[in-house]
Amino acid sequence: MSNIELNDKKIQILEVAEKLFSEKGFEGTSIRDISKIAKINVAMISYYFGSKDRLLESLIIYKTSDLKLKLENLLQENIEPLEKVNKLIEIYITRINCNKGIFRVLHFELNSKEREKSMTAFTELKKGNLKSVESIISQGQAKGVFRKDVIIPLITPTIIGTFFHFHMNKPFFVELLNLNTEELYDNYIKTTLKKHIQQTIKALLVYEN
Amino acid sequence: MSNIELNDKKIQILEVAEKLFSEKGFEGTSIRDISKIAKINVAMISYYFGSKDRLLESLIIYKTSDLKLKLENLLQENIEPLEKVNKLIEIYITRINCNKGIFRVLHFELNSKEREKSMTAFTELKKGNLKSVESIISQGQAKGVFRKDVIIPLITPTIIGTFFHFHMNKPFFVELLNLNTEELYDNYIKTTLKKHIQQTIKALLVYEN
Amino acid sequence: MSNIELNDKKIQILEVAEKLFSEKGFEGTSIRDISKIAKINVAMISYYFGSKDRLLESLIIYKTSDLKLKLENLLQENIEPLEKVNKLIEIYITRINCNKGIFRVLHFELNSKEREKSMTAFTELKKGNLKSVESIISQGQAKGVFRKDVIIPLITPTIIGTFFHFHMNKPFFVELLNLNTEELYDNYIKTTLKKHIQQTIKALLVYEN
Amino acid sequence: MSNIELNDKKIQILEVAEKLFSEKGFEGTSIRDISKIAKINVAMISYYFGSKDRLLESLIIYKTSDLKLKLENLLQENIEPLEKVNKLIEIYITRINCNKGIFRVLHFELNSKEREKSMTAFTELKKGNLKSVESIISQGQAKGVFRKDVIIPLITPTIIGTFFHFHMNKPFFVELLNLNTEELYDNYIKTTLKKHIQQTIKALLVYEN
DNA sequence: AATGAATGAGTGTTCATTCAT
DNA sequence: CATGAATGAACACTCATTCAT
Repeated sequence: MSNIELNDKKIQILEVAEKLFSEKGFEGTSIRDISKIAKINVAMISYYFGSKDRLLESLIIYKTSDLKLKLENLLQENIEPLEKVNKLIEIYITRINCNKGIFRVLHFELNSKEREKSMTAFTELKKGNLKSVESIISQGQAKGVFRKDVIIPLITPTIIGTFFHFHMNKPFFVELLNLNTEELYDNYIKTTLKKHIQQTIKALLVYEN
Repeated sequence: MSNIELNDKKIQILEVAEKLFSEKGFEGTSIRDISKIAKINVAMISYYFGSKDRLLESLIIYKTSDLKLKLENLLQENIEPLEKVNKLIEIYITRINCNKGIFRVLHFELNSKEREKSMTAFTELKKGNLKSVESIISQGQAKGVFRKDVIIPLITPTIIGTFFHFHMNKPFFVELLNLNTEELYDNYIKTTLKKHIQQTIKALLVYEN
Repeated sequence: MSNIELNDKKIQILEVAEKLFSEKGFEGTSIRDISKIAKINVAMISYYFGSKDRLLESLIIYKTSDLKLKLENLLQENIEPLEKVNKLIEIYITRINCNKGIFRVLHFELNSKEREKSMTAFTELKKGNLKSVESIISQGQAKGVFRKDVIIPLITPTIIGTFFHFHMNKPFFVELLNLNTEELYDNYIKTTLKKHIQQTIKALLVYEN
Repeated sequence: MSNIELNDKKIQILEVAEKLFSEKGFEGTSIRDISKIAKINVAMISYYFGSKDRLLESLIIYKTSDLKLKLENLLQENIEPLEKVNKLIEIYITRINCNKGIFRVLHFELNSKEREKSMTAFTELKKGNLKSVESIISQGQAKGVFRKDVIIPLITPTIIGTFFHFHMNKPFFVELLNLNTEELYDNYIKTTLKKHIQQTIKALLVYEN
């Protein structure tokens, strides 16, 4: 919240940082790389964000702040539980797909480091997400449309994990499925991959052995 | 393949490298860190493997060579398709869980770099895996026990992705599920998480809307 | 002399600068440190003084301008030569003890730099001091109470040097002599250290082999 | 003691470091300055000494290690107390005069910083010195040739302080006393200044009011 | 008159790698 | 065959200063 004052240059830096972090990792990206592409002075980054670490923190906060909002709105909607789950998946896919870069950094770099602050922000986000999922599934279970023996905290790993594993192996799937342009790739995510995840979660929630 | 002559010291270096890479990332690990823990000279690594980059390549080839074998054996077994799928998942879980370190590195570092050689080795591995999955599911579809509209190349992302997303967020789930010891964590993977994935894939493959 | 127009903010900066320079040295103090403590803008210092170097010059001129005074009065007093020497020592001790900070800076930073201007001011001060000492000792020699073979220009080094060496090794003597509070330390200087110096100079001036 | 293995290059670095530290202070000297003059790589300094701070530590240990020895030898000599004091002063003068550079750094930079280790090494040196002085003076007091009311811990400040104050004001005294060449200056220290200090301390120790 | 934004030069340090032995 | 010594390049970061307003 402290970094809410984001002027154009700060945003420009954050965008470049996201791109490079996602391409080359956090450690693999130097602030010189960032400053060169963002066409700003090296010192600007320390000046604006304090340090490279705090740049990452700001990036996380900047990029994750509205996901929370969308989920909260979803919870209020008056629709069938299954449809809610599908919409949840759609939000995840869309949102994360737009921020592939930062989410990649989040998952890979964050867990192995002692980045207290950004860690906390990210943990809170995850807790919020889990609560949303729990709430939606409980509704469905109460209505008798969802089975009761699903392990709720593992739903999100399946949704996001599927997406991520696909994305992390982008070159592999691009070749396998002939997704030669960025558009084709994005389309595949928004249609086929989304459908697959929705189908999977629906089956898991509804199917009775 | 050129690095197939692995003496004790090379193996020792590889083991240490895996540990450190998985803990601190590739960029976050210096060859001095490795040499210190492996109790060998700094120059040894460049001497043995040529460069830090080629050390990673060797590590990947060294660690992925036997997964292929296990899958091929599974295909030959004469058991029900569903059981085969469950066994496949078990192999994945077990195998990857044992090699959490290297798989983490694989997913992280590999895609963002231009590592032709190790990339190729890894791609071949993935192609093999996909073929195994295709083969097993086709059998089940032929027998009429699996539905026909599943998107087979996305099965593996769901299996491995679920596992990985769980593992990448280890600290979060450790806190959430009180998996305070390494044993509890590993047990949770081998029982509950495995069950969840098997349940998910089964539902996906069997359930008809 | 050009910086004689000292408004409140300039004085505030100079006071903070003296404190920090004496504590952490000139190089060890950043203008950001100064500006933070003095609660003024970083640019103010360059704006007011031109540069960090010129800030030091201004500081020296500001602090040494009133240092002269008291010795001239002492010379006029109609008291015994030995008492005059004791009073001289007392003035030195008191005066320098009050200005420990700037004196430390003066001795340390000044000689290694090419600060023509502030150097000159300081040299003039030292010449004046020497003249006073010469005058007092000559009186004593004329009266036959002081021996004639003392090297007068080395009297001041003994007086001030003893004090300074003690002060420069403050932590050592604080521990050795249990001068744990600032009051104890200051008291020791005003009583025991002063007595020691007076005793020393008296012996030097009076004792005949 | 840990840095006892000093090869030629290490010594070369230490010599250059001493020169520069004494000329421009510790903070005012960059390791690039040192490396340039010593004609070694910048990285060598970190490589050999670990850090700039530890370079200073090594320098201190390197330069002070034999002073201790000389003092210990002095204590064993079977000569008159007064002669011992004079020899002590001579050792100080000679020794410190040879290492003006490092001693300047020691007194100026060391006390204001948190250099635990070098601080400790230096404190031990000072304690040793004090013990030597105490021992010598006690002998003289026991023999009845030294008065008993001198404040022993303040003897060293007078000896070294006089020398230092003279040296710190070198330009002033060079002009005042026409010590235009380095030889004249050094000669003055070794003869007149030394004599002055010996005379002063003798008077202090022997003279009875 | 005063300042926040911005900068280039410089800081100490670490890096993977090379080389002489 | 193996290694300690050495290196140049790069690292994140801080510095005093300047500039537009």
